[in-house]
Amino acid sequence: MAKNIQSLERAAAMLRLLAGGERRLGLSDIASSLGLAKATAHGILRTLQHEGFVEQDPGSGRYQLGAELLRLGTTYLDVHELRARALVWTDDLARSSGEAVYLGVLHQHGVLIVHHVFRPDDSRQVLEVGAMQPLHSTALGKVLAATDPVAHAELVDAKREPFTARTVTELDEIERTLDLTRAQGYAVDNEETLEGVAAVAAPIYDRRRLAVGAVGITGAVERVCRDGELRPELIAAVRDTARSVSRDLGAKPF
Amino acid sequence: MAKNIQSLERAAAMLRLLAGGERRLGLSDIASSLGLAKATAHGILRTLQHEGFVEQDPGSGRYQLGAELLRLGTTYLDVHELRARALVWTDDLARSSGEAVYLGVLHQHGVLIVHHVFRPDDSRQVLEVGAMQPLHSTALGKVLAATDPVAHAELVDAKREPFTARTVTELDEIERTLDLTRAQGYAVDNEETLEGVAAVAAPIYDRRRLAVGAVGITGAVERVCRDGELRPELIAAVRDTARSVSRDLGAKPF
DNA sequence: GTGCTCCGTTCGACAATGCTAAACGCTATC
DNA sequence: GATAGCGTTTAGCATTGTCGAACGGAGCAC
Repeated sequence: MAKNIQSLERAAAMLRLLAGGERRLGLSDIASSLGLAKATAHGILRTLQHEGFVEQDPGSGRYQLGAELLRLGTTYLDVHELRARALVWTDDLARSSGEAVYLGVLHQHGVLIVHHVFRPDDSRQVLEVGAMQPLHSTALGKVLAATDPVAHAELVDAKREPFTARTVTELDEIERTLDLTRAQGYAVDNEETLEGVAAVAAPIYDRRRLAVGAVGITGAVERVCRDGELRPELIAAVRDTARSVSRDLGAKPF
Repeated sequence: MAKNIQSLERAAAMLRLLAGGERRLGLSDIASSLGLAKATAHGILRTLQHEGFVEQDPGSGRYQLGAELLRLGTTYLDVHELRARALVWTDDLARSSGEAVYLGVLHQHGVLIVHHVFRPDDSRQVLEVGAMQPLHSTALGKVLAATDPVAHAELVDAKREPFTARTVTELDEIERTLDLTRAQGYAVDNEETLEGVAAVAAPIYDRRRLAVGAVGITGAVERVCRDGELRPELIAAVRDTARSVSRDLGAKPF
């Protein structure tokens, strides 16, 4: 396979570094973190700044992510076919289930949330579009890993963090869970990612029957579970929504 | 001044092209649009795809914006200091005014919305974070142009489109409006951008008294105007919010 | 079914660019 | 006042990015 362009790879690494923990980084920190000469790092930053991908704080001279990323990220959402097709169905699912709805796709080592409908009540909620979720513990992640070989490989290679006492991290047990997900057509997260929170998700297919994403709901276990299991009517609603979106994407019903 | 890195400039141009009208573009279209050889464009796209900034549709071979842009764009928002400081105040403003609240910063030739609080009612609303607004007709834009010389230069250089019959496009008249904005500390958009919609915005300053953004409210003229003018209590509320955010950013009150 | 056009992709030669050591001016610290 | 380390700039050079040519494949017209 042909090589990639080195300066583009370095620029991408720089943007990811700036997206890490620290809000702003100095040029020397960036250079040393990436093993580059200061002049090299400076040339890349100067170009990224000119294009709006990076901004420099005039006072301290440090660099941070730039506004052009927000603009392009928003455009990514605007033209995202799966999301566009799912918009109506996910509003309906939030209304009928009374819970928060999420739409996720595989991105790098996890699930990227591309749509989020707030739980239809008056509580204060935070929009999670753009957030990443793990593959091994979340309902969305298990669905993607069960239906998409690339996602499966990412899950296998990843470090599986035990977020709660109920998080499954053993690969054998996870594989059995994925087999069950394939058989029953949905996955469940019963306090594996957050204590007190449960979720259910189902896969969305395109016209070639390839999995392209997953839709799910999330809520407090007191509301979404009964006798320690996800409420069947919620599972049915999520699967109905997934089928509807799949049909809109051209997938033939079996 | 030193030159920027050509391949990074080309990559940025490619991403902006993909963010334009068409959802997906073919390699040959991209190459000819940017005046590049196909092999050159292909090398850049291959690298952008590897880094997640671009995705290729397996069926048609065409290219579109990638998910990494959403992730980085969201991180830009998460670490944006102005937005972080403004979050609480803008929620209060939406409640007290009963209207939608926007927070904008200068980006390229316009106003980039970095925060948007929905009007506190049950109507269906679309999140506009990431959207661009023009400088010449919007309240946010006029505030930025009145307080930030860079924004002012962008407004002067830009093509001033008449969105409604009330849009002011003559530079002399706009300069008088900006003088008024500086004098009174706020700007108004009375059906200049959208018919039936009015807005008011005020500037936000940092600790060096530099304008770093603007906050405003937008609503139907029937609600936000009285006798053809913006309601004074709404103007006062917006200006109070702008002062509060400015103080949080370290600006001393005069 | 055949021929044609144009697609995205690959390869290798080469010239232009990106890389970087060194030096600079500036600021903060001691 | 001296020092350290910051971001920035310059010039030389080696490596990389560019691109012409060719390829296999898909779609379309006849």
